[in-house]
Amino acid sequence: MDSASISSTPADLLRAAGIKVTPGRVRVLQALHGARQPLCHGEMEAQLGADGAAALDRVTLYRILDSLVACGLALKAVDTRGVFRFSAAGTPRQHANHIHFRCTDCGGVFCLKAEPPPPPKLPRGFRLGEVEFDVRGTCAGCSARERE
Amino acid sequence: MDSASISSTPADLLRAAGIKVTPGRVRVLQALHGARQPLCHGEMEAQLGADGAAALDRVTLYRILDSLVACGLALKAVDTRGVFRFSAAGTPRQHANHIHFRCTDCGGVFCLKAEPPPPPKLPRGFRLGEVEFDVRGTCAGCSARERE
DNA sequence: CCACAAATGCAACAGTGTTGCATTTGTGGC
DNA sequence: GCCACAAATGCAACACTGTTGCATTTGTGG
Repeated sequence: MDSASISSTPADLLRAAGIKVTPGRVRVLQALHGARQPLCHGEMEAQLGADGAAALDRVTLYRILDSLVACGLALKAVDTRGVFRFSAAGTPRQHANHIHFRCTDCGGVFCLKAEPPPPPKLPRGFRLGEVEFDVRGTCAGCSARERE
Repeated sequence: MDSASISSTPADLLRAAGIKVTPGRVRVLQALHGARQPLCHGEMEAQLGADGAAALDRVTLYRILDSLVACGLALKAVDTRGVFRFSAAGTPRQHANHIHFRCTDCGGVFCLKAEPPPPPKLPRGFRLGEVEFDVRGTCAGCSARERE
């Protein structure tokens, strides 16, 4: 084993997934792993622009995210405002089965510590993918701001 | 009681909600009540164009839907492709607390007959809005089509 | 029937996401 | 280390969904 045995740097993950290791992909993957909640394009562009290096092209960012989703390294979801949000999939099961709180005000997603209920029975022909117990409301920050 | 006691025609609902009764709103409300699942703008335009009368302006449709949501006669949600879908809210509680199945393939929404679990405890400051138990996967139609 | 506010239609715009194509860059083979 | 090729990138332009401004029409209460 070499020094990469500190298990899965972004570059390792990309190599393991069988796609080229490029600076853009490494940066995006780092950003996703560093984020505590799914990021949309805007947030990601801002974050990548702020880290010193030259900002990625908007289209390139879309394509990088698509390639990460295609090879299973990222997950794509939609927030309450209809905007795509991406999260790292490198830590399997972390988001697979648990409860999310979606703020209808700011669109943010928060993870709640609680066991999700078992999935219900489905009609014939329906195939189960993921189960998400979605709780909507106003998050602490927006609640406070509203109260002003 | 008068002849309107056949309970809530679209016009009655609009009057009761305190907004003007216009042909467009009546048609949209009828379409919403007739739909078996939430409709997006495209579907609604198609449906309204097909019913003989002149098609509504795209912007007018948006505004009508917004006004219906504002006065509580319709509900707005986002599908898996990030598109807004609207449903009639005239039958309260019908959608308030039950389980939805979202097809990740065609974006359709199906209602399952099952009791949703009780909402979990929220962190301090968070205010509960709605609870939705969201099950994702592939619907019967798309499953069959994939199997070809 | 009148007047006024609300609703509509049209045009133009904004944000998010996509496509085409020429150029650059990572990777495997020599 | 160098080359060639496919893959990735950057740029420009486009498509779709949703929004805003403003002049005109229409529903509603008097």
